[in-house]
This record gives sequence, C-alpha cells and structure tokens, in this order.
Amino acid sequence: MPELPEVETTRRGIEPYLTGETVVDLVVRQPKLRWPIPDDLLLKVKDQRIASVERRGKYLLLHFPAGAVMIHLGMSGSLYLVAAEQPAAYHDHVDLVLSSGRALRLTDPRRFGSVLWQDKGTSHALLAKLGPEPLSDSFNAIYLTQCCKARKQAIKQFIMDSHVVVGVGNIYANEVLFSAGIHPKRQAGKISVARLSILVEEIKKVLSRAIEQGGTTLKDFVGGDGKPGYFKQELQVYGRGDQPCTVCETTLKEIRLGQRSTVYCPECQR
DNA sequence: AAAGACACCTGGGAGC
DNA sequence: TGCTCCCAGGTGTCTT
Repeated sequence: MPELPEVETTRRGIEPYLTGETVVDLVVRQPKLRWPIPDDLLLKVKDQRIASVERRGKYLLLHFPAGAVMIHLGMSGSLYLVAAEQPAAYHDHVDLVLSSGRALRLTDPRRFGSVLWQDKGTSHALLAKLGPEPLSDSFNAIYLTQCCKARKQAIKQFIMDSHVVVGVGNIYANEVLFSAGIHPKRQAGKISVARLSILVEEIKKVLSRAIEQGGTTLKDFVGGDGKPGYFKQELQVYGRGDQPCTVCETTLKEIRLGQRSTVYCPECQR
C-alpha cells in the first residue's frame, strides 16, 4: 500500500523504538523478496547500534556505524513493532530483534518489498539514480521543466518515474494531476512552464498534507493489530471512475496508462 | 536515448 | 461452493 506519505508515517512511527537500540538478532523466514535478502545481513547488523532512521524516496534506511539496512515496502509491505516472542503469522518474513525485547517485523504478502544492505560511504545502485525528494527545494519548476523538455511520455507516467522525482505513486499521480488541471495523457514536453509550476506546487501540497494527516492519525506501531496508522486521504479521482467530478460533476473517466488505472475529469483536466 | 511491455508475487472480488 | 479471470498503493529490466 505504501506511497511516500505512508512510508514517512511508518518512519515516524518506528523511529522512537529503533534509534539507539542494539540489534541482537535477525530472523529471516522468507528470504525471497523482490531481491533476495543478503546472506550476510545478520553479520552486518548483529550487536550493532541503530544511529538513526531515515527515508529516501520510498526506502527506509536504518543507519548503523558500518552502513544501512534499506527497507522497501513494495506494494503490500508494512512494518510494526512486536514483542520479540510473539508468534509470526504467515506473511511475517523478517524480524529485526532489538535489545529492548521488541522486534521490528516486516509483513509483506506479495513480497515486492526488499531488505538490503548499503555499506557506509557507498551508494547502493537502487538509491544512486533516484531523483530529488518532492518536498525538497531541488524539486522545483525549473528542474521539472528541464526534465520534461522534448519528452513525449505522458505526464502521469513521467512524474511516477523515480528518476524524475521520488515518491509519486499511482494514487497521488492521479490526485495531483486533477488538482493541477492537467490531463494525464498530455505529453510531458508539451506543458507550459506555468502549468508545470502549478504541478510542482500541487505535488508538494498533496504529499505534505497526506503526511500531516498520517501523523495526526498515527496509531500504535507497538502491539495492537500492528497496522500502521494510514491516513484517510479524501480522494478526488482515484477509485472514482464513472462517478461525478467533485468540481464540475462531469462523469470521471477511467483509462489505463502504462498498465495502471488512471482516472481524470475530461472537463477539468486538459 | 526513450518508451512500452513484462517481470516478480499473493489475495480478494466479480462473474459464471 | 468453487473455479477462472482480473485487479491491486512498486519499480527494475528487457525489448523495440
């Protein structure tokens, strides 16, 4: 489920329970995720102290003195903290057991997630080519215009490309294009600077608002049902094909773009 | 170089 | 009930 706001919400939820803790064990029940979990990961983290928990794009980075554990939640992954002795359910693939007696548990039915290692001072191939963070100043109208130049790809697929900007998944791509009044199929290179500027602002606005809401509805990452407190974003278009536009009441259109469900208002988006 | 198809997985819901 | 088919919040890699 995770798009960037969910990943950031997860980061904020787990960070207080991880920072400063020492790893006492790593239990891997299913090593076959998107990429195999490295055989030597236990050796890397055992008895090591977690210095900080950061996020880069949709990757969570648990920083250790010698490097970082990189966790990606894929399509269906989630993380939560449990008592280390709590029995694992079917899709609970990995436990990072902490000196506190708790474990950071990864559950991921579809196994598109990943748990990898990046040595200190190196840049993992999966992180090296990522575009800027959407909420940073380096993601701006000038940058996006430069990227879009002469590109014929549909703008929706373009902003979902993590080499252009990280963190814009299918739901938010739909929502953000609606807010910006841009048709999802419009060629990236044929959009005016003024409209790209609006798009940049909408991306920042929608994502930061979603993160805020995630923060306010944040539940227990400890115990309970283990479900992170995913926010309830009121969606304008995603999942609303054939329903009326919230602005003009025109029937929203649903198409497929790059094998992904795409919903837009034919009246509001040009 | 850029764009599109395909790949990796499981589960849930629709339709028969 | 049970089967088949399609869909799902990601994204790297292969093919044109």
